Amino acid sequence: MPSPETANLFPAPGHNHGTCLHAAVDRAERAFDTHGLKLTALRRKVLQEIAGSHRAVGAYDILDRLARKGDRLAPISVYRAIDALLAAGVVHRLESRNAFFACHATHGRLDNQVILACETCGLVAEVNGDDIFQSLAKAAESANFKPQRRVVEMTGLCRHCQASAIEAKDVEVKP
Amino acid sequence: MPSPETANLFPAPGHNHGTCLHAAVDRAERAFDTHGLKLTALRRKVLQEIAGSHRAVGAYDILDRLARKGDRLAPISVYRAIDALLAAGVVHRLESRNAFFACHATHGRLDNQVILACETCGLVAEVNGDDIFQSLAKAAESANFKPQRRVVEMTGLCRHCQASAIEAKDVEVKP
DNA sequence: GCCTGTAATGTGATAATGTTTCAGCCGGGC
DNA sequence: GCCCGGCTGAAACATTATCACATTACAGGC
Repeated sequence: MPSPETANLFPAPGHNHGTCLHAAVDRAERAFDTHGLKLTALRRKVLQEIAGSHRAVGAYDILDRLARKGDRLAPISVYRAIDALLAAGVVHRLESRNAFFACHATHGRLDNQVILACETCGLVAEVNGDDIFQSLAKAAESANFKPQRRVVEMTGLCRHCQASAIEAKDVEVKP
Repeated sequence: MPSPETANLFPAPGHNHGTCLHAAVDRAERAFDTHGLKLTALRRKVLQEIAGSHRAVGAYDILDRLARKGDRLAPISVYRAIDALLAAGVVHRLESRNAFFACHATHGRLDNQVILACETCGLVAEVNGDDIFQSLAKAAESANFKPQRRVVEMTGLCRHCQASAIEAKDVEVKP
């Protein structure tokens, strides 16, 4: 049984996402404020595309989706909006996929979070990794290294896709 | 004073790299053998470009360097060679930079190594992070996540560049 | 209201990175 | 010989990211 902390990780496919999206935009309002940044219309639109799911989306996905809604932007505009969202801490970058995902938690910083990304369904989750980041700090110190950015990511299978994979395998072995 | 383990991290600019390079190719011979792969001429050339420094180099850097030596390859050829080198564990991928670096240690696997990359000089080093990877395993388990690939990287300043940065700052404050 | 400075956005081009596809080569086993 | 499988070549394509410069939006002082 999942603990309360992990209960919301990898939400089931059918979950009502409207709440998450609204909450994400809400948090963004405050985050931009406290960072002395402005959540402009463009940035808000880009955020909504990213926060529209618990998946990591590429910059050109965002571009396409907005284009379909009538907003034909240049790549650079999307990248600039993403930069602002990253700076405010409301979205994070998934380095192993060159993609971006909304931070559906409240931390807003990436120096104590481990990222889990499902290779099958694309869902992304964050879990606290204070101990890991402490170890990283120690490792850096002993190498006389001054860390600036930390990347801690795992890709693999979320609980839903593990189940599906087993089913699929069952099917596979019966030709 | 650096411990014996960290003594060779971030080698000084002038260090004699011939030894490292030779050792890397040597290890590759064996690694390819034990993995049932062949260290072909092409793969060897690509390895030599990557292992030619302690820096992470991009695929297109390799392409350019080989072109300057008369070897005009298609991108795909380089990527295929890199794939083989990755599979043999003699080079690793730096996700946060989309670049590749030679493994100058003997482990040949990336599931217990933390990567440190200097943002100024580009040097890359690996340190053991058994405790971190154990924590990751626990975190995955509690999220019911089945990990496949792990990425643990830090970017920042190596000891040489920290020193240079301080010097540069000293100069800066005296206009 | 108007000027002005800064941040944000638009435009067009281009760079950097990675993949697909299809074909040819080459060495080892039969 | 001849087939098979791994390796390589070549061109096009797909994706991701940035540069240089022009323009617009907006807040604050006057």
